[in-house]
Amino acid sequence: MQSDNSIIKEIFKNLSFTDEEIKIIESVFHKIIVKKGTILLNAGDIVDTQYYILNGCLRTYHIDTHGKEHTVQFGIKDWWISDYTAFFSSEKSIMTIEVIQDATIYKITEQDKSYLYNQIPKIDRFFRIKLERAFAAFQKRILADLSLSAKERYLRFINTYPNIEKSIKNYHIASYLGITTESLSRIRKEM
Amino acid sequence: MQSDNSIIKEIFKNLSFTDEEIKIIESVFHKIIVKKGTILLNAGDIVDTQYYILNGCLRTYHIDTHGKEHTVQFGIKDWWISDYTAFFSSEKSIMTIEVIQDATIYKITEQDKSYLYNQIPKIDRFFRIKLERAFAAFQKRILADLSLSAKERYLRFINTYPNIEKSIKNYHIASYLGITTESLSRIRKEM
DNA sequence: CGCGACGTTGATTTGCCTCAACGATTGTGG
DNA sequence: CCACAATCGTTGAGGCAAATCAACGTCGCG
Repeated sequence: MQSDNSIIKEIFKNLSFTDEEIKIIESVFHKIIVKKGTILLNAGDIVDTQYYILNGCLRTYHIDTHGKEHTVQFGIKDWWISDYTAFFSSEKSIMTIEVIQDATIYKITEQDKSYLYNQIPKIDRFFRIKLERAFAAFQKRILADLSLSAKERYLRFINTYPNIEKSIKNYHIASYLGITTESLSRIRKEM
Repeated sequence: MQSDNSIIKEIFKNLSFTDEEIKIIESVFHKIIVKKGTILLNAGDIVDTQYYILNGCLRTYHIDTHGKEHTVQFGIKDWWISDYTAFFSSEKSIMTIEVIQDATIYKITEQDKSYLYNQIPKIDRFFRIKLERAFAAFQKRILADLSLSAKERYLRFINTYPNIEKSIKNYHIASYLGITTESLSRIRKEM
């Protein structure tokens, strides 16, 4: 257990806490290092954990009725990842969360998160603001999916995730863009 | 100005407030009735207001570089509507918010909302939870756009918005589904 | 080195779009 | 309240972007 306040510096930048609050925070977040290929959440599992990404890369994907993978989200530095869809319908996940580049993450259970909200009300605000940003990002994504061609979506992707583009698999990008690997290959060729 | 606490009962169900807090809330929300066809926010405008829908129906759409409309969201009873994308990039809206069925709404400016957050911290939690739901809805929408055919997306739409389907225009639905009115017409025919 | 995973290329198919024309419905002024 | 126009929805013919299916390079790792 780290007692160097690193979690405070890493996750809750710009916020200040009492010693008592820091103790609470350190007791509910757990820092773990995960290897490429690790599955943090499997479709069908109970969703009871959220993840904060310090470094590395995760992806959240869904397998549809035809067996095809669809990447809903890449998780990079400073993003929170979970399957929110599960919270308000069933409790079972329809998503899989996979580590695609070795990562350092903080995990917290839903139960501990509720506890945290109740003990330190300012955490509500912190997550409200995080959610506003994530919401905006998704609103943009929907717009892009509706209005752009495959090639335009790829260009937008490169812009949105400039650093991960080289280090992740072709078919991860394709499944994020909603196209096949073959199509992505052809798009790249003509550039 | 209503002094019957109706806003508390309507928006902030399940929460309790002091008389002082109620006064603050009533001072920042404004209830208005808007007619079908009204534009609440125009693309290019400064985004400084959010809307809560008591009844009626709004839609948020974007016009792309080819002049085509894309409906990002329908706003129905108990939803909050705004252009979040604008908050974190430019302050100018890229969306238009249009009333498509006579509606009763509450409006609040961003400035007043900040004031409200500071005066009544539990409001942070209220909106955090609202955002979690909205986020989950968008996560599902992205999945649907990625994995379903036009016909399947239409069926999902009917399920998601069972009541508004009859009262809104064909081309609104088509622009939400990401297809043309002609395609939607053909999909309906074969059902 | 050799095998499996990943990426590319080609031929063909298909779902949806485009363009065009024609019904149906709605709203409005006389 | 009807007539007519404008808006909205439907239908058909043809085209295109991306999918599918199949085969073949290429890269990285045990």
